[in-house]
Amino acid sequence: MRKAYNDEKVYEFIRDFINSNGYAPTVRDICKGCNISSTATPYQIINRLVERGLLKKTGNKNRAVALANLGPTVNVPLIGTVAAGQPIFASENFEGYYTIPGDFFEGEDLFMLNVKGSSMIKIGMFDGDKVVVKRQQTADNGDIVVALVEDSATVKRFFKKNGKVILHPENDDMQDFIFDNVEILGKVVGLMRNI
Amino acid sequence: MRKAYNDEKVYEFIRDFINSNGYAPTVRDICKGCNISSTATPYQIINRLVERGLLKKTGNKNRAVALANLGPTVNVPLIGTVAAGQPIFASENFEGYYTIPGDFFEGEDLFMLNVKGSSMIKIGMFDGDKVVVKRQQTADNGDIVVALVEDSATVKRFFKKNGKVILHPENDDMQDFIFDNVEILGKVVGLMRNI
DNA sequence: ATAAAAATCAAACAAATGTTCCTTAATTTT
DNA sequence: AAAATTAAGGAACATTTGTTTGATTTTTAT
Repeated sequence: MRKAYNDEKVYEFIRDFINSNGYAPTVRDICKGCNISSTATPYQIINRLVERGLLKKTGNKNRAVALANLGPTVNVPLIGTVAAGQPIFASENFEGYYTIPGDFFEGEDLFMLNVKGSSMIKIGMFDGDKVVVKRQQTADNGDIVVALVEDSATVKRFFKKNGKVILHPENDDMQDFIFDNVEILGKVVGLMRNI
Repeated sequence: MRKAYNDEKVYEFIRDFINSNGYAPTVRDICKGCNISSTATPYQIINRLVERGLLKKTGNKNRAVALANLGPTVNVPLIGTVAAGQPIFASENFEGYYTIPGDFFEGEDLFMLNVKGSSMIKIGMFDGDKVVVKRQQTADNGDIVVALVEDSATVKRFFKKNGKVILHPENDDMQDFIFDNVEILGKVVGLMRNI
């Protein structure tokens, strides 16, 4: 087989361009970025990359080039510190969106939250981890939930027994919290950690 | 203040379009998707959304609309089961790309790997978790590494002592593995879990 | 070396797409 | 209810961008 001289360079350029800009480069952008002098060259290179399965292209549309083999994504707001007395989804708490795999963290209405403390250490949730939460007001027995306790969001295992709500820390050094009623913010469906 | 009748609908359309296609819709796509009959309308709506900080737009370029407040992303290959006798990065092992936050999981040359077994349970790595790994051939004492042992990738804590390599499981029920030499595939920098 | 194959170039062309201008309709304010 | 303000519609226009064609250069194979 024949060597495709510029194909790798162009692929990397397109990939990085998309990742940093959020949209694809034009053939002319590619010319500048890769020292190519004819627009016909990136045009043909893109076709080869599509054939190799590295890119996807939709018709003759402009900038309608996307990376292939890429799973779907979801943009999830990160809720930072929960200010006392503020509704949790107030814009004060919003710290930007994270793009995460949409097929890995499933659910409709997701948000992310920083984990504080070591109350869930037995099930591998550490201080500083970020949990992915599906927004919902109710929970089933045994669910890991985010609940609003004294104006602050906390992650615990949820039980309802004899009309009382039990928030159970997964940490042998800690006691259960028992309430008549508790506001549930959502159910934890995932976790991300930086090591 | 005055109500912007279609702005929310258009924003959601653009967001979902980008997330599922990988590129932005045109004003005409928006017309069809939101039952708008003039291309001038989405044009003006986009400008309002940019003003509100929900979208970013670059010049008058085509499809150069992107979601704002979005952190950078990286596309990371998921290496599935490591086949015996195969180079780990062989295409047989490749199971597609995950898009993950580029500012959360840092490093140049990342890949992802499924965690098997419970050898790292004490530091919160569970069977079924996916680790994010920075590709490198060496490691420092105490690093969590992915090493190739008997044609299979394993996650352990790395130590080098008296010329021997110690792979230390973070599980009190398991013994250290000691080798004269071990192939390091990378250093674990992050973790993702589905709950 | 020579021929064949493949990649690149250059320039014109065609299509896709964003923009403007003015009109009309809807909503809010007075 | 009238006036003011803002959103949306319609159509032409301008720009951006992808595509084609044929010549030219580079690489590979004979």
